[in-house]
Amino acid sequence: MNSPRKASSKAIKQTPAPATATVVQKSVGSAMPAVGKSTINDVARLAGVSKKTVSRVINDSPLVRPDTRERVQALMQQIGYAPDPQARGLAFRRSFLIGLVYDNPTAQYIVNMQYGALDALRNTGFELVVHPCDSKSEGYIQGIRAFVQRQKLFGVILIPRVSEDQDLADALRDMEVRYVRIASIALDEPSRMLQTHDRLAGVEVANYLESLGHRHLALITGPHRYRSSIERGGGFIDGLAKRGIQLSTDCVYEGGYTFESGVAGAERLLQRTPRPTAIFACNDEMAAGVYKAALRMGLSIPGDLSVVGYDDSPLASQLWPALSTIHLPIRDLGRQAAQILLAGEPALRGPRPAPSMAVTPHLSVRDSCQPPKG
Amino acid sequence: MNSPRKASSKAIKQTPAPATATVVQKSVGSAMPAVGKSTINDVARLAGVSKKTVSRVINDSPLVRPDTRERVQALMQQIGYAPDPQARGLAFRRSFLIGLVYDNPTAQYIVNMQYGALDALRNTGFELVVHPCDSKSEGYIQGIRAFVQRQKLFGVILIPRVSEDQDLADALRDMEVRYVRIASIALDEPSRMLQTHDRLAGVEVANYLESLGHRHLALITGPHRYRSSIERGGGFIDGLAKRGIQLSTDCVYEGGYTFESGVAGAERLLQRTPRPTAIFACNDEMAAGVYKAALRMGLSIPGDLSVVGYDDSPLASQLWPALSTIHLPIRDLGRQAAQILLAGEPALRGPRPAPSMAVTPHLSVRDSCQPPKG
DNA sequence: GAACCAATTGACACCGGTTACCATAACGTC
DNA sequence: GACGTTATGGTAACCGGTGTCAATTGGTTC
Repeated sequence: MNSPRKASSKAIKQTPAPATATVVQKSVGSAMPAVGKSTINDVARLAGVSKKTVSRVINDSPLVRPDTRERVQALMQQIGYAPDPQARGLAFRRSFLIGLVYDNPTAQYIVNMQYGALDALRNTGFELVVHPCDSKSEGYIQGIRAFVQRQKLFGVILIPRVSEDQDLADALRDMEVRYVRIASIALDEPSRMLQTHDRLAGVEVANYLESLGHRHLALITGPHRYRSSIERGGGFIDGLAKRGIQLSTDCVYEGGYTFESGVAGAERLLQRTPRPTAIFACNDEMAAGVYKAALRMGLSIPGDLSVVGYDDSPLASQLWPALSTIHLPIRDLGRQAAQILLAGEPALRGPRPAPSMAVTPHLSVRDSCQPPKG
Repeated sequence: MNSPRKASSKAIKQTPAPATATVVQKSVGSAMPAVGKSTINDVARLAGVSKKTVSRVINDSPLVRPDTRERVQALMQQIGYAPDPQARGLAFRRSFLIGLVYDNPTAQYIVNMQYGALDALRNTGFELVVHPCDSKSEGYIQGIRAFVQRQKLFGVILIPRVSEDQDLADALRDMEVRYVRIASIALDEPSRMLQTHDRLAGVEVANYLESLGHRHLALITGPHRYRSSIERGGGFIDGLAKRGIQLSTDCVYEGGYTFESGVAGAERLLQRTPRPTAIFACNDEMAAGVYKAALRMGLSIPGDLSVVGYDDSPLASQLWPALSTIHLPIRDLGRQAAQILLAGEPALRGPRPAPSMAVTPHLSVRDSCQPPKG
């Protein structure tokens, strides 16, 4: 009884529209709705309501009668209307763009992060804008600032290593833009952090190798200025210590997260007496370097030397023997980061995602480890 | 004599502004100009000209007297004004976003393409929005269409394999959005294409291996539905033929661009008599598979078997021995793609890039090949 | 010195949404 | 039936730019 009354009376009030509006004609004869051509005015006219009401429907305002809402929604669906993000953004004084800011982790890492973030952004009307930067260059923060302010970004995802820069985080907070930092430890309020728990992974590697029977171990870390390196290596050392094995400092080599530094580190470490029977390299690239050094020295893997890496890069399963390594569900991480940013956003176009669960790394066991000989 | 006259008379005409505008105050006492807060109205008021004139300056219109232009530009610089891309986009009925559409090449490829495109976009006011898609899913084109139309994209970069889809290209052309397709051969008008010349690279591999003395060769291709695979493999076969070597069909294995298919292919091919002394795998992953199969069979590389890959992925230099492979300057490719899209855009903020040069693949010789024994 | 022309410049409406504020209708209560 | 609430919709102004077109300006011509 309600809807027809309203609808008809209003329709008469409206400016007399031709029987078929331009927009509708476009979709005639096509299975696909004509997308991107109609405006909120068309919707209002065709639905026999005001712009304002359509706007309320778009933004999920409670001040719309359910049947009105449904009618408008159905119409929007039918003519393939989607609000213009630019116009909306202009009025809202912000955009529907999320920035992904990073400086230099591996390609695999970046791409998976992107996939994950996009998983969460799909059908929300938000888009992902990539923004690599060089955190070593003077004034890079100013560049990010300009980016954020010009685009009026809705939010920013920071991934290592820039995520560790407190100055950058402070700058973002000053600008009152939401951000999420992905890092190995808590550097910020929980609502702005996503932890990768690298320390736990380091401990897991220690436990695994110790339980295989290894007693002479060695460690190749990343650069000490990387938080991740400290956590991974630190966890490994702590884990061994908990099991009664003290790793002496000359069993630790500071690498650079590069293949070459892995080679160099292994060459040094494998000359020690007694020779280590297992090496934990803090990323896969360095582990590949260990392979190279070991093979050149005539050592077989895992016969003479067990190796564990970190990252589970494609490389890990393509080495021979396949490398046991720490796997981190990066895509999940990206998804969660985006979800955190979107949390509390009222009118998402898709279904609201379930609250996220913690993401933790775990050891992916392959063929590069076995109990030591003898 | 001119400028002051104009300035003063106009200034009087304008709405009486307070001596210091809000915007200017913001930048006082800070080395950095306050960015993102001022509007075209502020600039107009402070410069004593109309909005429209400022707009003309922004857009490099020739209808502005040089001294007026300079005065306005200086002011914009001083107060750190940058036009709002959303407002501009709304008025222009298009955005300043470039879409990067891809479906599934390797992470390295995607990331380098992004870096390249961003190189060209830096300081132009344009941003890069990533949009992976699944070209195997029904109606994926509709998804890209919605993306393009909703965001009113300025242009789109298509990279393999979606770049090979003519239906998608047609759809984009229908929507009148600029695009550039990156593919191994010319699939479109030159102004919309960027070729990777995979065939030439295949020929180069053939020449190289033949010149080392190999006569018993084998080929592991990618899936035949990939244009790149056809070109790489075809070039190899043609190149050998030109040098008098006919590659019989059972020396060709159709792989899937995956590590496992490389293993399987090598296992098959290495059982032939006479055993091939060299294998060209159409990407590095498969080449890594060849390594695994060969090593398992007790063959040494390059002593018993020479291997060439394609892509120059990080993997290539991290295998042992390091893999000789085809290197393609993907970052350059990305840069050029973006430059092509931006070509003819009147008011870029940065300097106009030099016209681009052709990008060609070349063989990067490492340690995985040597003349055959005996 | 008036007329005229080209070069500049500005007033105003508009892009497609939003908010602020007000008017109206529907509903239940007394 | 008057009245206060609550729900709903309408109007106008605005977000920060652009297009259109008329008005102003300066220099030139006669």
